[in-house]
Amino acid sequence: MALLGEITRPAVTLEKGAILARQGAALCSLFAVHTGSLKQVNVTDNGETLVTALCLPGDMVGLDAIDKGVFPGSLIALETSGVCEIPYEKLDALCDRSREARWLIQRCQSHDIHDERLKLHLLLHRTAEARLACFFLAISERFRLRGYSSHHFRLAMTRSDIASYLGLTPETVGRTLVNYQRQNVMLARGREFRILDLEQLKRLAEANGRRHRQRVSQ
Amino acid sequence: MALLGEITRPAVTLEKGAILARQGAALCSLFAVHTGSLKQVNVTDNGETLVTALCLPGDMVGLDAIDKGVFPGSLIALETSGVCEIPYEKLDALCDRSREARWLIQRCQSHDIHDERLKLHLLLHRTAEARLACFFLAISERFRLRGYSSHHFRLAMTRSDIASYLGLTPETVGRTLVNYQRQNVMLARGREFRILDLEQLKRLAEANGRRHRQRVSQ
DNA sequence: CGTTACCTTGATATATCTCAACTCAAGTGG
DNA sequence: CCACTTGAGTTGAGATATATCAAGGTAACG
Repeated sequence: MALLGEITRPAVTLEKGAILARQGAALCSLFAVHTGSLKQVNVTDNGETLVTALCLPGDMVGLDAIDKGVFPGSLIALETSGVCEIPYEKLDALCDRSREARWLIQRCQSHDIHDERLKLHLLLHRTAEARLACFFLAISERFRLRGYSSHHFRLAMTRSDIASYLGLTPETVGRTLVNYQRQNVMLARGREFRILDLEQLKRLAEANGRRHRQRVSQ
Repeated sequence: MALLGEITRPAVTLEKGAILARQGAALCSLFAVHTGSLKQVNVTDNGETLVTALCLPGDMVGLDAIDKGVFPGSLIALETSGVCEIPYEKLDALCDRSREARWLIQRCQSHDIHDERLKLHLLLHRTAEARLACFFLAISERFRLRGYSSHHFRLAMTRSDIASYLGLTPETVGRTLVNYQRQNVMLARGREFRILDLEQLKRLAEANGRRHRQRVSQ
């Protein structure tokens, strides 16, 4: 960890909307988000634009670029953000010398694989109400782990970004949020969010409103 | 690669339904699928059962277990299958000695992160018809890369497994398949599948029937 | 030959997408 | 300082994909 600090360059500041890496650009460095937030945007072959990741402080960015040596999506700052650059060459050399560094990277990657898999498969089976609940619970937990408030936070994403990330439309996201407000579960004004009833939010996230039969063998 | 062969144990045969690793079991070995196929099944905290991965010949299995040192889902043979065991300790030691081995593992992991992310986010936005088309295209491509027929194959999964994997119901999977048949795109009898019109299948996979507005900023 | 698991088909209900109009806030330039 | 523009968010009404429930069919298997 200390070694990692040695090869990390001082934090860079990105203005809102700045592009940290363009889709298809060669991987030169990984990044660690220090402050602010980024989104990863993928443009598919047939021209769709998808938000595939949200990067918050503490996150390691670019692990998905190692395979092909090329960033699979564009990284765009959602607000003024600070990121640390970790030159990939140096990181690789470090992994040569230190098995701890290697383990750290491997575990980060392994974590991401599992996390994406489970979360997204869960979302596939969920209603809009439950998807959003899952989303905010995950965000809340990430903020908590980083020492920020877990029940009151600002998300720089637009409703459209959230919708794209969750596979919904902006309208549905909006409507679901006002439902939460009516039920006194969450407060959403603009991009400020406040969780009022965490337990109820958890219940909503797990309630697979429809889709509740257990048909999978074994 | 040759070194990897040295530490790999001879292939083991699994009977249909056999459990290669149980969810929560400690990670001792990774596996490489040689013949047959496995599914990964996750039981969530609230008792849902999800099929989160399909493992075909050539796939590396267990990369998602490295993080916590524990398998995040059960690995179940869908048919009589042959797998090679790769003791994790030895693999780790090998990574110490050979940067090529380390790169191989890192690239496998990186590939999985990106693949899951993109494919699942795509699915989130797709109708049942397109989800199944994506699914079969991906399978077909995987078989092709391994030297099997890309337009005619057997999938040992049940409709329920497929449904769970794609976030649909078995009924919808079935109905969609008969639609494909009516359109002469695919033939599905039992677990034998034949792709009749690859181009049309690609078109179906990309056609996001609904959900076709571009609302994401940037 | 009966049992079991899987698959199919049909009718109905509902979640959510789609389209369109409107509000609101922020920023711009005259 | 005020009209104008622009992008985001909201709300409503209607269309539709797909879940749900239920019943019948098929195929493997002991």
